[in-house]
Amino acid sequence: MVREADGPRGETRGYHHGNLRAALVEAGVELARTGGPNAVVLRAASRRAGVSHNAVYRHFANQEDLLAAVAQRCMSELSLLMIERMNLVTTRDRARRAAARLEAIGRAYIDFARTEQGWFRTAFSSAQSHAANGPPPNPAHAHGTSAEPIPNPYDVLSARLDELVEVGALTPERRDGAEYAAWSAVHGLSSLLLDGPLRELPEPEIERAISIVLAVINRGLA
Amino acid sequence: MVREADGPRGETRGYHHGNLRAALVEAGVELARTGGPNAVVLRAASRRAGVSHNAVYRHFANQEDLLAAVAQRCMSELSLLMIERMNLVTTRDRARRAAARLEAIGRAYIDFARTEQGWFRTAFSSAQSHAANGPPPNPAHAHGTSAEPIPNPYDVLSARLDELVEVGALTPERRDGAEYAAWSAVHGLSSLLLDGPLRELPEPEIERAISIVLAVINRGLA
DNA sequence: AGATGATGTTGACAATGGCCACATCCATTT
DNA sequence: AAATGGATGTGGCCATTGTCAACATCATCT
Repeated sequence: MVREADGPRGETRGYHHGNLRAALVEAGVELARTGGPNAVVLRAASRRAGVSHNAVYRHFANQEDLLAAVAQRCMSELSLLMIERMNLVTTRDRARRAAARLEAIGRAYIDFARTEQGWFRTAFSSAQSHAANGPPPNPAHAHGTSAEPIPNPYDVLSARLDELVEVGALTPERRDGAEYAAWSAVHGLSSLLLDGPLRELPEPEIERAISIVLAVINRGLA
Repeated sequence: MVREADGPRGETRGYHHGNLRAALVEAGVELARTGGPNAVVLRAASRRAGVSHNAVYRHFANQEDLLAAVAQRCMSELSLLMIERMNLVTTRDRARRAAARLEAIGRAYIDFARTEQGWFRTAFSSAQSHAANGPPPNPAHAHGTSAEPIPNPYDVLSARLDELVEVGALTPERRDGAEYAAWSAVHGLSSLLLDGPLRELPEPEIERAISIVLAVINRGLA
């Protein structure tokens, strides 16, 4: 009956999809974009992929497993924006450039959180969605998807801090563990702006908050 | 009026519960404690309250509304721990005491996040759990539960910063917006430790991270 | 006492995650 | 070339959940 249907492209497909896993993740990413992690629904994803709901189980152990794959994609999306923004910095002076790049990725992080709320929440939703009585994760499908070389936000930040040291703007002692502080501040502000009590802050005040946080971190590291 | 009813204890109750709203929130808080926001399930809460599932709708517009009430309680719980820890500080010197108190509430915040993960996640789960196509919130039941005077974490932090200024450890200029930085750092670290890539950090490294973050913030403010 | 509104209950429905058995297809062996 | 077996997709089924509508019970105010 299903003689020909189509994938995302027009390719005819019969009984087999040909690229279901990727298609499901893609569908999940779309769902996550507007609805966050809770919108990554097994059946909705399979519907979008034009496939029966049970087909999902051929590629993922369960809904959580699919969500994890989607989350990873969201995290990559964040990294990509950070790198993109970082590369826009054109400052010539080495020291200034290092500082500007750090600020760029920080702002990119927060921008991402604000403009892609669904993705941001999904990226950090790992085990958050579990009741207390669920069975342990089924390791049956241990698909070791060969990871593509997309850096994660931590690595991006780390490289910037290293650059600061090279340039002499950060002492090696202070460098140690600096990721924790920088990342925490930026991530925390993002979270508070989305789901915390800073949710209803007016736009100009938000800008002020961002600048303050970045400034304090900058001063705290230097 | 309320003849006698209620109580998780065995007091007789007839058709009416007598204190359902509070009982439901209490049940929700218990569910949230081990399972986080997604475990705050309407039917489970009503079951715990010993009541039919639809009784919930006499006190809350919908599941989201119940969750919001539970979240508020979780937030209060956080404030209470902060205050409790703050009051343990016995330092005599005014300046040192102000600093110690600030650190105390910071550590309390992180401790709370780590020991009460479910509550912490629930406290910051406001609108996180919504798909894109849901109907707007029904304002039918606008129970204005007269708020008890439980301060929220923001106020607690704010008071500490004010104290720092009084003591001369923080200049008025730096005081402005300092909440953003302090809160963001502490909240961010908490989040990253729970659901972020710092999830699997070994205990000693966690302690180090906490100390570093607090130190950087301290230095950044001063 | 009787009406009335607040509070709980029962029944129903659609959507979801998950399992089972079955269908279809591809590649490898024979 | 034919058969066979593993991988992939389908359909039916069930328990759980959120929500709605209709009905039941009760406390209180005339």
